[in-house]
Amino acid sequence: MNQSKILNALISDNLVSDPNGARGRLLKEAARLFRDKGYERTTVRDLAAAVGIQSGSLFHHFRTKEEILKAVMVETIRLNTALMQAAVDAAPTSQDKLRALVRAELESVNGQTGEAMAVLVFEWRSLAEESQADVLELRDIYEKLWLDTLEALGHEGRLLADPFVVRRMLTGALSWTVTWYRPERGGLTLDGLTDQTMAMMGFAPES
Amino acid sequence: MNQSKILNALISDNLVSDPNGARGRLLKEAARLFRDKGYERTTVRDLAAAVGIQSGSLFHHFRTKEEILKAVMVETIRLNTALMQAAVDAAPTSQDKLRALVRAELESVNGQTGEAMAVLVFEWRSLAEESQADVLELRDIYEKLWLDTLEALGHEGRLLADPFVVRRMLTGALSWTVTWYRPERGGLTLDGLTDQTMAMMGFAPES
DNA sequence: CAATACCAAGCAAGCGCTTGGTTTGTAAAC
DNA sequence: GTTTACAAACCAAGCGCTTGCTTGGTATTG
Repeated sequence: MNQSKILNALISDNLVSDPNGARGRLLKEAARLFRDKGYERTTVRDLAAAVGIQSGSLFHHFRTKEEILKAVMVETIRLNTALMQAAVDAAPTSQDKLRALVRAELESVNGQTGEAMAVLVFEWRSLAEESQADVLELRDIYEKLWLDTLEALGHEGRLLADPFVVRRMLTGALSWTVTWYRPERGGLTLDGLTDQTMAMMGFAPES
Repeated sequence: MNQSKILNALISDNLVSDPNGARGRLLKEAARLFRDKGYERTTVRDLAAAVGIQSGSLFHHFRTKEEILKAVMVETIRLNTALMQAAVDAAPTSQDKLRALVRAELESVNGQTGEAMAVLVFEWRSLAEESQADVLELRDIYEKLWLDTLEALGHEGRLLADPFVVRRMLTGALSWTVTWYRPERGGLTLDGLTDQTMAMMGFAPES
């Protein structure tokens, strides 16, 4: 199951908006604006202008500005959870699963959903507390994939530190790549960066 | 040279505000508020109320709200650069220096200057571009300490990945601890967390 | 002919910051 | 050792602007 198949499946289940539809286009622009200027500095007028409508018209699609932020986060997690699940399922060994997870997270942070992932990290506090709880629940599924894989490696004696700590460290390290990794100008590809990440934890390039 | 000696030296050189003075107290409260609610959501009325004055009175100490944010960042970097320098100087081997840097950064992120460090990470975009350049310049000194140490380890063949990449990964991983590390309720001490970080990179607990 | 998507206009509230004047701390002048 | 001088610190009030969101009405679509 490739990436666009997964995306299409989520779209037909109404779990993620079609990026070609009005709602999907707005969410994409919103993610970009929220990442570039921050949620608070982005006005509803900015959002409306980005998709070529009047600011008041936004409120036919979303009840509040915060609902837009929440939608960006929720749909991003849904998509990435599905992608990660597929990546894990396709990998045979624990080490391969870990590599697949690292690679998938780097891709989600630096690829198509990069803007939205950055929003997830940096605009967390702008989300109302009730919404935070909803999003956290979704995030748990996602995190379980990581912990299961890391614990398996731990039992095999292949992990150099505590699985829980390793996951937290990786979350920070991989998210932070969004602030410095520029594939277009450095020689480092996403695969190269994945290799570096694995090597740093003592995993040789080949399984 | 211990920590409070370093702090006092910086205060007499007017590089850092005395935390007992009016300016220092405001900066401390500002860091806390900026971390808890974000820069944009923190109003000048909030800031003033936190130190018990009227909002207008703030502008006798700072020309703009943004100047407060910048001051929080600048003073924090100055203090932490000095602390890191001392930590590196006191360590004999490259591995000890790395451990000292990890330990110092964890302390700056989770200790006294924790609020301000979180602001440095999460409120970066709220700083005007000219101010960003000034702060970046200060940050370079700080970063050079890390890169020198990591490159030395690289030449010794003790580092499992590229020094530059390792530093970026560590920046993310260590900063991120602020979102989850709670020494009061977990059994993990700062030293324990430092050990875990080093172990994860293949460095055994004792030199 | 209904439902959906949108526009034009604007409201109420909150924002950063200014203004003009008062209090407080300090130190020289008598 | 009281008086005078003056700057720094602060208050009370509010200005001008931007903000998220509402309202009432008009196209557009199936």
